[in-house]
Amino acid sequence: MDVVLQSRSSNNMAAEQEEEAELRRGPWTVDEDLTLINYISDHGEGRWNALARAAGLRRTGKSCRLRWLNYLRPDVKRGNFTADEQLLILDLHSRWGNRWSKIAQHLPGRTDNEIKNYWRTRVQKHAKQLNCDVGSPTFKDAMRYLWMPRLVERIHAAATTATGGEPSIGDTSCASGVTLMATAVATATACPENNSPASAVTSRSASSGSITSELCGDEKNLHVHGNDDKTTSGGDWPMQDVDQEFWAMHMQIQPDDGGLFQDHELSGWVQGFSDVGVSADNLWSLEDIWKMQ
DNA sequence: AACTGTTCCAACCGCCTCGGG
DNA sequence: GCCCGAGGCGGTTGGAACAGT
Repeated sequence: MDVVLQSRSSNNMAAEQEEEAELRRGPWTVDEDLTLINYISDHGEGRWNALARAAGLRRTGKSCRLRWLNYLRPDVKRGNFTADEQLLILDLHSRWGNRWSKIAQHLPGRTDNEIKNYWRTRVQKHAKQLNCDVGSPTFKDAMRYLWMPRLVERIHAAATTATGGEPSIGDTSCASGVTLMATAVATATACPENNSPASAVTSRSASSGSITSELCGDEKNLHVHGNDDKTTSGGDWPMQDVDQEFWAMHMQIQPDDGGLFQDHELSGWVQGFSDVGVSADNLWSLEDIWKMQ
């Protein structure tokens, strides 16, 4: 009996090892991609292990799922993150932390993997250069008071240029970017600990997708739908541009220059700010964002 | 042109949760 | 209640592409 069991066990192990050895790893080939796409278009997705076998792919189910979700899905959006998306990521990350899939749900066409990579390569790079942790109050302040407002500013400028007029809240021509961004910044600034009640509501017209965001609420209160209209959001902003703006702003800010950021305590991050002694509670409202514009 | 360092991202890994038996 | 497989998630890594010297 023991011999039989042992024999079966070793047979199973051998089969597993054989199967393991047959499994492919590493980059996907065009043929594999086509096989997966064709199979899913015929049979649908799900049951990934069975799918991988049935499709004749020598890949694990996990690998197939990942390839499909992160790369082959028809609605996957590629290329640089728009300023809209960047600020939304900053905002949502400030609420939820490294909940990438949750954040990705609010960025149509973007995958959790892509957002995660963005965060690690771009955002964490800034933190490293500042010699602080991304989770530190210093870096959060830098995001809230410098990076995010700057994104709003740039989006607004692009929208204004595109439409030749002063935007207003609810104005479809600029609402997708500016309103959302104002929302995001207002969220980050008005609710620094992410637990304050909602104080502002914004909306975006259906023509450019719709956003209804009740600030500082839980995820049930924030909905992002529809397309991502780059023409109304100011178009693609290569991250490098934003980085340059970020650092340009960083270098410009002085505590006594009468600038936009003078009333905020940045806890030692911007040279001289520690001397200002202003209260961190003195935060922006949505109205202030618009005054800023 | 050759080499080195850096950046970026696709893919993998391990862990966790959930549902069915 | 327990076990097991599938799916999902966040963290990490390998290597191609690019930039700088």
